[in-house]
Formats: sequence, C-alpha cells, structure tokens
Amino acid sequence: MIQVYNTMDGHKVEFVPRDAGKVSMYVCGPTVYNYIHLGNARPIVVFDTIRRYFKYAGYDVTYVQNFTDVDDKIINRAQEEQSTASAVAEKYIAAYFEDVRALNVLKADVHPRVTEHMPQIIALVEQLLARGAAYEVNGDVYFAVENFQDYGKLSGRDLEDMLAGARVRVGEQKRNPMDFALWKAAKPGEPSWQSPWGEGRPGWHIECSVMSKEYLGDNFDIHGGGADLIFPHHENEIAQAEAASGCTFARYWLHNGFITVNDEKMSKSLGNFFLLREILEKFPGDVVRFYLLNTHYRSPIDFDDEKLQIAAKSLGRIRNAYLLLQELAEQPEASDASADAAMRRATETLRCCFAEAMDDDFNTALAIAAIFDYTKAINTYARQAEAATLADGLQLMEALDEVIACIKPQPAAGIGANDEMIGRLMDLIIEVRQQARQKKDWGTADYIRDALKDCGIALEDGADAVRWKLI
RNA sequence: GGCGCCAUAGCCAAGCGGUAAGGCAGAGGCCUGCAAAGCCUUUAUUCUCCAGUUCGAUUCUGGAUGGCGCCUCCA
Repeated sequence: MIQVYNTMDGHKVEFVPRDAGKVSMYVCGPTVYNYIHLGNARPIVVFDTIRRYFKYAGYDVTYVQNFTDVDDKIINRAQEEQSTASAVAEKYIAAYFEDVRALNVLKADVHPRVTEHMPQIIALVEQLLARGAAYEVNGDVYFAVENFQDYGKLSGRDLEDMLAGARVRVGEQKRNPMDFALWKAAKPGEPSWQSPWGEGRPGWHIECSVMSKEYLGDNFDIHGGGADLIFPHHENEIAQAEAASGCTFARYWLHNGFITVNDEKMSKSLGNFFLLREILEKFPGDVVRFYLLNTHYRSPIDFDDEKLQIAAKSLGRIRNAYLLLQELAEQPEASDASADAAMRRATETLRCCFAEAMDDDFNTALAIAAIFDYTKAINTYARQAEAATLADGLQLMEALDEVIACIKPQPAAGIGANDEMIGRLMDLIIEVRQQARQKKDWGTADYIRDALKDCGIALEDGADAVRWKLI
C-alpha cells in the first residue's frame, strides 16, 4: 500500500488510483522565460522519481508536465532580448530539456503548451461564464471567488481572513479583490488570440485546469508542484475546474519543499538563486540528483557546494559497490555457503526496505539508507557469493536505479565509442606498471598512478587485481 | 494580522508511543610497498526548553523560545 501526504487532507492517506493499476499525474512545469535554477529542479527530480517509483511498483503511469509559454515575464524578456515571445519560449524550452537531461529526468508523456490549447481554454472560460462562476468586464474575464463555496480548501484559508490582511492591489474592475483573471484583454503589441471577449490571452491558472483535463480527464490522480504553488495557483485551478465540472479536480495534491540558501528560500526576487547549468559545470547531474533525493521531498534543503561534495562522495561509495557487484556478477570469484546466504538475505532485505520506504510517502532518504546498507553487504560478501545470487543482486540494483536514477555511471562524454580501445590501452599501462612493481620500482609505479590520476583515471591495487575507473 | 511548517550527534539526515537508521567528518585497528578502495571498533543515557497524558514520549497534548514559508510573480 502506497501512502501519500495529501496537502488537501494535511496528512498521509492511502493512495487509491482512479483507475486500478493506472496513475495519472500532472506536474506544473516552468514558465519559460529563463534558464531553470536549482529550486526549479527540485520538483522536476522529485516528481520524476515518484513517477518512476509508480512504474517500479507496477502501475501504468501517464505523466503530464506543461510549459507556460505565454506570460508577462516572457513578453518582457522578449523585449529585453529584442526577440518575440514565441522565440523566447522556444529557446528556454530547448534549454530546459538540455538541463534536465543531465539529471536523468525522463520526458513526460505529454509536454503541453498553453499556446496550443487556446480553443479549450476559451471553451472553459465560456462554460464558467455560462454557469455564473465568472464575469466579463471590458474584455477581461474574472473568476468570482465568492460564488465558489470551497474556495480556500487546499490552502486552508477562508476568504475573510485573506481579505483582512491581503496585500491586494485594488483591481478597479474586480468585484472582489480576490477574484482572479481567466482571460486578459490584450494590450498593444502583446501576443493575443481572438475570443468572444475580443483579442486577449489567458490568465495564469486556467491553463493547468484545461491541459490536465485534456490529457488526464476529470478527477485525475496526482497533481504536483512546489509548495509555493498551493496558493494561489493550485487553489485557483481547483476553483476553475470544479466550478465548471462539478466534480473533484485532482484526487491527491503533492507539494515539495523549498531549496534554501542560508536558510532563506531560493528565489528570483531575492536574487539568491543558482542556475542549474552553473551547478552542472561543477558537479555531474547524477550527483545533483542524489543530493536532492537524500532529503525527503517535503523538507527544505539548504544548498551550498559543500553539500554537493558530500553527496558526490556518498554516491561514490554506492557506485563503487555497484561496480564491484557488476564485475563479480560477470566473473564470480569464489563460493562460500554462508557468505552466499548472507548476500542473498541482504538482497531480499534491500528489496523489502526500499519498497517500504518508498511506499511511505516516497521516503527517498530512507530508501537510499537501505542501499547504503546493501553496499556494505556487497563489499563484505559478494566475493564469496554464487553467480545466481550475484545476478539477482545486480538485477535488483539496476531496477532500483530505474527509480532513483543516479547510481549507474553516466557514460563519460567522448569515451563511449572507444570503450574497447581504452580498455586495451589501460590493460597495457597496468601491465607495464605491474612489471615495475615486481621490480620494486616504486618510483615508476607511483609516477604512472599519479599521471593517470591527472588524466582523471584512478588506479586501485587490489589483492587480486588492479582496477581502474574514471573519476 | 491570518494560515502553516520545522527544531534529532561536529555537519547532513531518517525515525513520530516501546527505549536513537544511514551518510560525511573525527579517533583507533586490519589490509597495502605506499596509496586508494574496503572491513572492524568507536563517536547522542539522548532527540530546543517547560508542563501534561501514559506503565512508558524524540514520538501525543498545551505552552515557551528560536528558525522558515504562504497570504504578490515564484518550484
């Protein structure tokens, strides 16, 4: 049984999908007016991992993540870059895929864009008008929050409280200060679309209500995003969708915590953000992914370089064990009944603990701890385990890495094609060095090892064999 | 002002009613030509503080203190 923390309930609940065996997920994607920063990367990695775990658990997953490609910020950016809104959007969508690929994030089944769903958006606005849930003023259309009884149910606030302390700019046209735009009349020079209310463009929230329904239907399973989207974005999505359909919009609302810098939220307005691509210049993507998954998705994570260095080192420990397991699975060394049994037990323990941890609201930190326990078992017992046991273990590790997606080393750029050649050269170098070692010519042996290290290759003189790996 | 979250070893971080996982760093040992990797031992009588409930609380309740977030675009 999978339990998820549902923001709507404020506690963990059993996850029961709308359709048995299937999971429908919608995750709010970026507004594409800039490169993404680390804070933006967290939900992408977190929900990618959740999606992957559902697959691991045997569900058939449909995963949708949108791009907001029409928005004030994009329009402003287009002016700054002396470009057009759609060119800006294209540019940053391409950059998004580049950045996120480094983090081993799978593509969504659908990446819908706002600009490609205008007819559906207009239809929903018309429906809301027809139902009296919205009203039109001079080409703008607003959602009337007072007419929606459940307004505030996700964020746990009521209209009166919000109005009391609201820093709401006085919207001359709005009947209630909390009303929000479904459709905005076009200003000169802005991208716009023809509608029953004249030229204009959609408000921010309407797109997600429309596109989730388009690809997942009403009452889909999981809606995810950063905790800062709870209000007003998700609250407003619910209001629009439910006022129109009359049924529950999303069944479970999952929200990730923030990345902080010196305990303050990383955000554009504070200027304390780090672009993902800057970080990726210093650390590999799998290390960044591992760092993000080492903390439960709802807790805050404080960012600094040292934490990534620690993550790199920790991940290295897991990876070493994985590589050893892989090597032994191909070529078992010896067999000892009790070691083999211990190894077998460790594999089953990992299988259980991993699932148990992930079933409990995707506790990746605990799941990773189980993998650390397993690395110890590999290092201790794998050399005396039988081929079948090792194959089982390796198969499990690979299956788990389909979920956390950071253990298997990324093929180093440029090496892949010449794997065999490099392997032969390394055999040669190691052979020469071994000859030096036999003659106790430590100077030459150490020189070769140091020189290789400078090339990014580490040598380890094991009792049985010399191993090399890229660092 | 309203709503909410968090406080666990030097650092990071799980656990959330039954007597403190895991990682990093540190100390000692084994292995090694030296390294590296790895293994073993060790590092919180205690979970911010004060009350309460309980046979028993880090875990539940109330309060205090400290930190953070949302209420405006934000992942």
